[in-house]
Amino acid sequence: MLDKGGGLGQRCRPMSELPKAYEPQAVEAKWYAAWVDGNCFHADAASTRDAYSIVIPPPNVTGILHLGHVLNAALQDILARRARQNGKEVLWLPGTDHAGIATQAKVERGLREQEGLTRHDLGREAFLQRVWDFKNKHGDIIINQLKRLGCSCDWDRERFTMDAGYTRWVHHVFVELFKKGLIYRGKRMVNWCPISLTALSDEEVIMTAQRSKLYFMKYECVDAPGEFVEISTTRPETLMGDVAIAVNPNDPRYAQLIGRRVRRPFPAAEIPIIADDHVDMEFGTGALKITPAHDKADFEIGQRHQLEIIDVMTPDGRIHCPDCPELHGLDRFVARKKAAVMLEERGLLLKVEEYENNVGFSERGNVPIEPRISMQWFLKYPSVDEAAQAVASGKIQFRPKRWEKTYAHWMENLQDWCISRQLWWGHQIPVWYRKDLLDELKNAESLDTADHRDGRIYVGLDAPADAEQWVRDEDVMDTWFSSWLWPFSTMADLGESSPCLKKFFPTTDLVTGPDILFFWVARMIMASYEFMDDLPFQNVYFTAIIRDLKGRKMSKSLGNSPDPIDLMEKYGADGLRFGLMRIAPVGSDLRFDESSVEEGRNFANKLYNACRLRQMSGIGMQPLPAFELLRPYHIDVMAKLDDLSADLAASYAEYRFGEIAQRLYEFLWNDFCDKFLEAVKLDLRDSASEQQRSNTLGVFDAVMSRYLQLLSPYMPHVTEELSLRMEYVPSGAFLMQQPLPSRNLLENLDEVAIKRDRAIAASIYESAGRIRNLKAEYKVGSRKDVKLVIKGFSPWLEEQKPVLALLVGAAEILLDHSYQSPKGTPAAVTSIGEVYLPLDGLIDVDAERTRLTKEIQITRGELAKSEGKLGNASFVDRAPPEIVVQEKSRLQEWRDKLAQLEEMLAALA
RNA sequence: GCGCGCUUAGCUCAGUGGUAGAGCACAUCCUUCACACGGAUGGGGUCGCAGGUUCGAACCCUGCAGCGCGCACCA
Repeated sequence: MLDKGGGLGQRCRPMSELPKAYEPQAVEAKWYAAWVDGNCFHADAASTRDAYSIVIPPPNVTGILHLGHVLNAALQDILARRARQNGKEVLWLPGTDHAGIATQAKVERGLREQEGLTRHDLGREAFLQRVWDFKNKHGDIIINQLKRLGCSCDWDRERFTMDAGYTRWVHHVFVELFKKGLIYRGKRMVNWCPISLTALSDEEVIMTAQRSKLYFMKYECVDAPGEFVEISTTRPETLMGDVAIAVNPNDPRYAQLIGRRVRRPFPAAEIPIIADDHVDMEFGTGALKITPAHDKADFEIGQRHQLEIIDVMTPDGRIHCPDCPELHGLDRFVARKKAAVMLEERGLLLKVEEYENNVGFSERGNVPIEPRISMQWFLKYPSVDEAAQAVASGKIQFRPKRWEKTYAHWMENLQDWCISRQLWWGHQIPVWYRKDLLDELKNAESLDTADHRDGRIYVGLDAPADAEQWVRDEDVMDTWFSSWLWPFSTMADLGESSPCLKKFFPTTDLVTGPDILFFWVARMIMASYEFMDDLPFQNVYFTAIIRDLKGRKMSKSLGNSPDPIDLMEKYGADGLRFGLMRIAPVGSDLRFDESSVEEGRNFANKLYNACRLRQMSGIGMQPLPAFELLRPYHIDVMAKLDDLSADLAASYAEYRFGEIAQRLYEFLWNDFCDKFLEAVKLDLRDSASEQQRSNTLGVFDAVMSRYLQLLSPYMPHVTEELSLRMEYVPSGAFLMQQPLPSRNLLENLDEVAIKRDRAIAASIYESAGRIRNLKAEYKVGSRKDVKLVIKGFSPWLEEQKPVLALLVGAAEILLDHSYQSPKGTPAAVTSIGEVYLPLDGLIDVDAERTRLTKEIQITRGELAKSEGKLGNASFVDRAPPEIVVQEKSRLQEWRDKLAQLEEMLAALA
């Protein structure tokens, strides 16, 4: 199955031919193809294994991969791969979203720029064909990028939110909710995007703090010329739509004004002064102009007082007011300034203040949305109580947990969802109007199930039989109205009893960004309860939001968003994955820096080179030697590997991905390479005995083969490659398919011996550090020809002498309990005894005295701290016994060390 | 305005009551037959501030400050 005859996977390749640095690109491409060929990612709905499933948050079909996707996808891939290792039948279901506004806008822009045409020039059908062409041309890009990253999705089950089958589901859901009376049409104040020319949901409006101006102006009283009412507004350009002035009924300043009339300056009109509780007496002048057509609050006040609605704006945000020719046709922001000038000319403008307020922006075009009255379809959310309860009760777990509160708050304050969009790309609303009633229906105040029953409109999955008598609603649905069905509509066609759905729904985990908690997560929960009568997923893991080093969001316009493909070219997919995981916190923001990816690449290289060292001694898995033959370094590294396995299992259970990466990193770099490999290097030299060599190789293989498996979910390519080269997996098998071993390496072995050997190894490693430190202080850190003398040592040290010599770089180590050091000999107190570094010609008694004195001071300080603690009766009486015992042994250590140091100092005198 | 979160080494961040940690960056040394995408050593922190609880607080509680993010119809 795999190319073992050539390329990088070749076995028994001479060391000299292996590149010194790991080159991920070819390896990664090769393995991805091999996994796909080997059908490794396919989920078998008929399997008897326990199911593990996860649906991808579908990226925009014409989008390109950004770091947010990488983080999200890598997390899912890690979960999926780990689940496979745990023996689960894994479905990771991939797909893409049609992304109504975004995709249509892209195609429209292309049309405008290249052909100078609008979508209306083409007509609906021809335009949609263009969008489909565009989708077919670009839809694979992001999918291929996910493959480049190593995502183990079941590509046989890839879905698109506008698949025929998927569309059927969306229409079905619309029809059902309509029949239940939850969907209705009405004329409401909606968020209108003057660029996209469509309504938006409340969630699509981004509130942004704006520096704007507050205009103070005055209206003259009709019955008392020369008497004015002062008001303040941020939007003088909507003045032509004013139909009233409102004051608070409890405001004594204005009590005598209520019911009187004032003059609107242009176009001239008399408008009433009304009283409404909504008006804040503290704000501005305490009087508010009411423009029901252009402000949500004003609209509501207008409704309460049956005020006229005067719309003075076009859909694209220009003033429409023929009675006011100076402003008619102007853009709303141009008109704002002009209106202020006109007020000033009439002596009605009092002052203009700088003012900061929040303005709703459209995601598209980055322009302020316009509150606008329009005819739209709305949904009253279904299964709200069940959905809220599912999270509150813990049936669905959010991680981090704090998002549960945000969710609960949103669920308690649901507003009807505006689901219609004035676009062409999307799922067209399955509502037909009777042709002969068209005008009447178009302007009907509301439409609902009653109109369907009466036969005035038709709502159904398919067009009515006498289609020519009907006209279909031209609007499409909000993209999220299809996305919210994703966890189940991807698994089964409508009405189908699908084995896939049966096996894999509800899904296990969902990995997504907290920014779409309302858009997507909450709505999926409601849709699943409504249409599947079950929860959609058991756990939701909210990823961090990726920012740059300055804390800014990644964005194209800022140019601070690195292209993940470039990063993969430079550092490899494994490097990118690992680097990102290592800095991924459990939920807050993640500040991205390319250096972390570089670290990931370096880590892969470290691993590769550790294996290269092993390959110098040939390949082929060596058996683990008998326990009695193992040396402390062997036992130590095996015990640490066992600890690692346990720690990772615990961290996976809590979805602590950064911690897992950190542990994997520490083990390989610190424990395995810096300590173990350095300690056993002698066994791999030509001078070593065959027994020594095979023992150490056996331990290397036992530990490394398991380690590669543990690392595999994070760095699937390099681990697969190395497992093949080292022959750690049976021929033709894949590492990614091997179940995790059920037994630890040191399970059921002599615990006392293990403990003793680990202590010896720890002691050697710790002492080696102290000795290297001593050498560095005396500027012989790099010399290998130094001699050491150790006194006060344990009996086992004799056997470990060669290892210690290698670790510290010493030519000779003399063990001598009765050693009398020449005056000024550098020395250190270590856990293996007093270590002397006789340096002919370098001995400086004064320097050594100074150094020792300093160390004695430090030790005395620590000793005093410890004594102080133990001298405190309340500590001894009230602290837990084990803490007291620990403190006592610490005290003894300081005392011993101090005694030794003082002895050394005395010897100098 | 309400809610949530953050504040620990120059930077990015771990650290759920018991001697303050990692990576990067920095300094010195080392191109020794796995790795310079490397090795060794080192400097660097009154853990935002002020109180409290405790034998003991980076950690728990209260208040304050700064930053960030949600939610909200102050024009």
